[in-house]
Amino acid sequence: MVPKKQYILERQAGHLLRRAHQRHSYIFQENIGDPQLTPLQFAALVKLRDLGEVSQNHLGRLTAMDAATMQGVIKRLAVRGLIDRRPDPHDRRRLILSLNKEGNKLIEHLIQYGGTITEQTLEPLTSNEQKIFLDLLFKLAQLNEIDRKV
Amino acid sequence: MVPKKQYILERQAGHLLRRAHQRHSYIFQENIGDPQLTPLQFAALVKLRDLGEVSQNHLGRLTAMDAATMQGVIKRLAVRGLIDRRPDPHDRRRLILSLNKEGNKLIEHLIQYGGTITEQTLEPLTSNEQKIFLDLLFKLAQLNEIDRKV
DNA sequence: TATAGATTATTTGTATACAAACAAAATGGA
DNA sequence: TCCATTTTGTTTGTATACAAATAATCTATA
Repeated sequence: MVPKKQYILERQAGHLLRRAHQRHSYIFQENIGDPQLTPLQFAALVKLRDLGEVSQNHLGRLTAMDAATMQGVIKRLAVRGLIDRRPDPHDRRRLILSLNKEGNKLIEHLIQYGGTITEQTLEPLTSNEQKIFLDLLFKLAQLNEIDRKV
Repeated sequence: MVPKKQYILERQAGHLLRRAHQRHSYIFQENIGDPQLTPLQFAALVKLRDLGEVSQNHLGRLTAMDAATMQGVIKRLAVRGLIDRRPDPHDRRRLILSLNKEGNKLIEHLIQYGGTITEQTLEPLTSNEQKIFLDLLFKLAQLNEIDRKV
């Protein structure tokens, strides 16, 4: 008798990605040092620090958030007084985002913990395994194919 | 002058895990064949298929959902008429869950696509890389440490 | 240049995620 | 056996995720 081909949930890429991401979120929350700041808010601040000024949708593409999600994230950052929003004079549909003084101060202080968080996330792997894993994960996320249009 | 130590968002484990998971969710949705069924609902059905009867919280631990999330997932599966819920006579706090006829039929039909979804998710990697990646991801998700108490 | 089509931001609705608080019930130790 | 502690399931509130619809605006092209 032919045994039913088995499907083991714990060996599926999607399930493992979800659980690894859950674990990372926990580590982030424990180490970011600002209980109010979420991973997405942190990512948005980091990108604004890198780029200075960007439109809302553009920032969304750079951080992999769709427009609706971006809307909420940016609103909360603005309410917290970390970013400025001004209309683009050359394109009245656009909203130009930038860090204000508070936002800049906060991200300059917190960005050091970003490295710690990645280290702790990868801690179950050896140094060599970490390199391999990040390379493969990078391929799997297909960042090369997303955001070709910037 | 010492350059500021750089923090590249696209090389952080958390960001990449999130994006890889996003990509997987898209692949799941495109290939599961049932537009209404979500990855978590699928996972719950798979585990019920494996185990027969489980309490709600227990199933939550096995699928990595907290009690509040589980509550919503199970409610939607029950509303769709895929699972039965009955009180545990030995522990009146517990709700015993099981697939009903419909649920069993559905998961037996859809589980074949689970393998396809994992394959497509891992498709950017070579066969050898896929093995390595899954092993490392398994370590990183630390499934060994979660659910020690079943 | 007139307009069809695309882009930007917003809103609504559904589904995770998870903290926190709660009631009901079970458990374990004094 | 009594009761402090734990466990189970529910509810509320906040924050992603994303589809779908919409209004305002821009762009490309016939």
